[in-house]
Amino acid sequence: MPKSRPPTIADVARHADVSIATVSRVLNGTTPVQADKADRVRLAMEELQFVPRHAARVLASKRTNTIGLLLPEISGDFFSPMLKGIEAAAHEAGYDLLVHSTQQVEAARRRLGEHNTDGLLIFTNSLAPSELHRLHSFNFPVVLLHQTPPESLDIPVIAIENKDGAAMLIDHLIKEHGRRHIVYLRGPEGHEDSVWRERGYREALEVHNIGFDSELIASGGFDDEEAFTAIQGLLAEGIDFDAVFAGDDDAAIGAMRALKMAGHRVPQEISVVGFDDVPFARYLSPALTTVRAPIEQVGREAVRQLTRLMNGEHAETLTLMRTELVIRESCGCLSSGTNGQEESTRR
Amino acid sequence: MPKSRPPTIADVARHADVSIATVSRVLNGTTPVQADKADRVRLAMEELQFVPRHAARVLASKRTNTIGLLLPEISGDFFSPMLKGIEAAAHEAGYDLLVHSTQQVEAARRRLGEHNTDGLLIFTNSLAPSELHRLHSFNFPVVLLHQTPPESLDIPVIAIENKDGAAMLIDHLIKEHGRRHIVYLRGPEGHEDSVWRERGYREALEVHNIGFDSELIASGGFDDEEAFTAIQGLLAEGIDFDAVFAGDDDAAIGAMRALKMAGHRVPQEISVVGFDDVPFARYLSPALTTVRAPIEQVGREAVRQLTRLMNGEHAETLTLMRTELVIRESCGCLSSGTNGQEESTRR
DNA sequence: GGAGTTGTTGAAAGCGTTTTCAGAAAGCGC
DNA sequence: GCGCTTTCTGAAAACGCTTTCAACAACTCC
Repeated sequence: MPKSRPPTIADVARHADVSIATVSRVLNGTTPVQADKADRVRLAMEELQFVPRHAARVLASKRTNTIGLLLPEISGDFFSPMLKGIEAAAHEAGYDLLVHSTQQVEAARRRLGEHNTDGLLIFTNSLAPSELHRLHSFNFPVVLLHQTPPESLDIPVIAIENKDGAAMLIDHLIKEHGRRHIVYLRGPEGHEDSVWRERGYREALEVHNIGFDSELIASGGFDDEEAFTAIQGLLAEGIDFDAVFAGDDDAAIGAMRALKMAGHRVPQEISVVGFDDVPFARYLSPALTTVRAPIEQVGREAVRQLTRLMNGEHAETLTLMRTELVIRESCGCLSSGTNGQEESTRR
Repeated sequence: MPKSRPPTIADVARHADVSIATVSRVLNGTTPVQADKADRVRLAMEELQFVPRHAARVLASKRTNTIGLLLPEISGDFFSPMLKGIEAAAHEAGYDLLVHSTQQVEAARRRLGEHNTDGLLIFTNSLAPSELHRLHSFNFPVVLLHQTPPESLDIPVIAIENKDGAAMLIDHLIKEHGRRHIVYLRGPEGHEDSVWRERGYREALEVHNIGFDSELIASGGFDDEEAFTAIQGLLAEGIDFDAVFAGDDDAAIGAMRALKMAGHRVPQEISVVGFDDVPFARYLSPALTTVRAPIEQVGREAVRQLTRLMNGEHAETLTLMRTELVIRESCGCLSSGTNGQEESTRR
């Protein structure tokens, strides 16, 4: 009882009557140790309530066993499932997770960059390209989420199949509901997801021999309000359309509101579809037809690729996660009771 | 160019022609350093792209500058804003954030417990009481979120004003809408929030001299489906009621569905109110009247109390964050356009 | 002009692990 | 039995910082 300091590996060694090297070995399982000694060590650790100092291990071994997650901001329906996937996969792989919402890159770099982390997960553009270059220049493990690297640096990317998803949606509107004048509400300027969704939109039109009409493109900003305004604008201009692909679910809400307010019936007169399948999509009335992205899987996959990199293996340059059509009511498909049952098509 | 190893404090010292102690001092600002030397040091750090090894600092200083967050699972509308508050406050206070969703307590303890973290934030019951005792026994800084400590250990707690919020809601239903037979759907067994909400419910009834009727209490599990079933049950039994306090917003959705399916009009015949004000509450039809909890603030406050503890100061034993009534349509108040404008009463 | 002060500095002792290295013990083939 | 591996083990050297300690210089005050 005399000493009050928390036990160190040396205390354990003394207690078990072995060297500290041996204790370290049973702790890490790096080298076989005689069974009886190993047992003594384990017992001693138990009795002394020994908890190894992480910092000391890192310093000595030069491996931090930690991965850093850098994101622009914590919010929205995207964030929670993605973090869930990342957290789970990271811990399964034996890594701890350091989370940094990037405001001051400098601070983040100091703590999350090289030396202090074994690898970095970077969501959208939360890190300056120059930093990306720097890290890449000495092969620091980095994986990008929902963002392609600048200037074709070969940094692995995980993203979702925006193009396919959008094409499925548009295809459905055309084939099942005979829509031909479909509005597309773009997301924020420079948003990669938006660009790909638009590409899917165009390709689907082409497949069905429907000409692209720039009058049908407006800016929805992936945002409720902005989409609301955009649709009001289109209506005011007297543009003729029979469906709206809102870019994402938030914008779909705004679009629906604007249409209803103007006295148009959704989906009888005009179909509205979103993208993302956020939790409340099913609770809208009419329930929203949209595309579901496997966000949690994106997180897991990102960690998987990152661990590869950290192990010196080769990682996939681009991983596109499949998206899935979620058909509800807002496209014009029939509601199946108030329960909002849904049909979904894999692709 | 000869050496390829990343620069250490020694390299910086050599480069700036000072001792490593001096470099350390300008790095930490612990002791004044002559201006010209300090400049040389800063210049050297810049030129060498020096990034201090976190582990070495921790080992030498015995302060990890890291706080750990332990939670049962990452999900739901609760999580995202709370983490946002925690993350922001932690970094503002100069701490890093280690996130652990607790599956195996053992692993979590090893990495998050004493020595490896300066303090711990614990959400609901993600840590065994015995561990709590252990940590408390040597004064390890811990703050609990939405959970009161076992056996009156004096561990600081941050929670929201469930009772007041519920009482405001019930009061509103009675005073503004003349409801007198109000159902309460309990949350999961043993859920503290649920217990307090029920207490608020009862007190509000009492204030208005309405007797408590146990027939009006059912189990909603804070869950869509379970609430749906519960309301169907009440209807089947022929219980008479004119309002439902669903316990939380998820349950409110289920309750509304069940009522509509049975042909009851909400809110004309029966009012429905929730709790939490999750993002989609405003998009339901009718838009949900509920109570908003300042979740992000809870996170910030938790960090604030924890930093106090870590600085050896005294922390508030119990912090109850104010809740706020959010009146929309589902209680019977008039809709103000499709826009879902809302009125809110502070308390 | 001497005795305190005050301000700044470097040397060196840790901090608690992992890992290298060489040695001891044990097993093996003949 | 005698060399040779193979296993296991401990001593000791890192790992890269912070912090204590003593020293030095420059002031300040009588």
